[in-house]
Amino acid sequence: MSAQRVEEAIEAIRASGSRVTVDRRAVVEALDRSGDHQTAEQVAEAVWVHHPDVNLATVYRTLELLEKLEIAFHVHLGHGPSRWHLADDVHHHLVCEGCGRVIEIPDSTFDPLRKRLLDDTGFVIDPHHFSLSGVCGRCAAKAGR
Amino acid sequence: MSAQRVEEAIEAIRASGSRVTVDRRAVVEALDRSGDHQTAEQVAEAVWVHHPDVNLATVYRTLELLEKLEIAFHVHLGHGPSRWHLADDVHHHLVCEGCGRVIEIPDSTFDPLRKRLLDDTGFVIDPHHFSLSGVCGRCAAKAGR
DNA sequence: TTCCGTGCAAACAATTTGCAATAGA
DNA sequence: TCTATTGCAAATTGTTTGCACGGAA
Repeated sequence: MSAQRVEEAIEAIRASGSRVTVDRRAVVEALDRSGDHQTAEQVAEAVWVHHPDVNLATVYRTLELLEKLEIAFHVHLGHGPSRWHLADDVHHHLVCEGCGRVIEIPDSTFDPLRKRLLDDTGFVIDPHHFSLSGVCGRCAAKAGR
Repeated sequence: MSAQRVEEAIEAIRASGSRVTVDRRAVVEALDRSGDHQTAEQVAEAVWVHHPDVNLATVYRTLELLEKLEIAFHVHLGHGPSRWHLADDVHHHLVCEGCGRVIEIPDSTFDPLRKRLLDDTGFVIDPHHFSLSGVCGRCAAKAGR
């Protein structure tokens, strides 16, 4: 979708002193194309659409590099494998333990909690890495009856 | 520490129609003894102190049973394996991505966020299953310099 | 006696790693 | 050229499962 953020990522790789390879570009493009919440396996599948010869281990290694460069991050949504996204898709996740639905919420929702925890404990939360679990309205209603 | 909560757990197993076995009692006692944040492997080690013949698979199966009966739960703290605790040790976790330190916070800290999310989205959060990650005061100070 | 629970070993899923071949800068 | 990157296959880690035996109810 955004050629620009792909180019920015590529530039960041180059700037870090790492090499810009066909495989790395393919992973960045796949992340850009396939949107949020993708597992490493799904990222690989998106890569394989255009570059069928990229090895799965290379996808893992590239994701690791991108995370070190703060270009991409992973989140834990419920059980199962990590989910990956580019850095500018910043939002948070509520995962329903009933139906598995994922609700996205804006970062600002965490501001009061963030302030409270900072004041109480000095801890600066970064809620990207983990999701919150619970029960969505629909499943709560179902359970309530 | 608490013989009482062990007995309550045993009673709940019996009440559910499951059998009360030596192995299951050993797992409950190990959880009770070894406190919070233990991996399945660590629970097994605690079991083996008094019952060296209990199989690791049995520990996993028992933890699964205890979770179904809401006697014990697992949380995801940072990367790595799940951590287990008995149900009445209810509190939440801040995991420092710098030093790995775990800070425990009371459930009530989440009340405003809980209300906000319930009002906005109908979602009832249960922050037990996942921790919050971030950077502790000490590491933040270190990074700030 | 009747199943449920267990040990054992193998299967599994997600991820990481060692090493030789290859390809960016 | 020279070293970082890759493919491949095997190792690792955490967890689950199938099956035959043994023990709780």
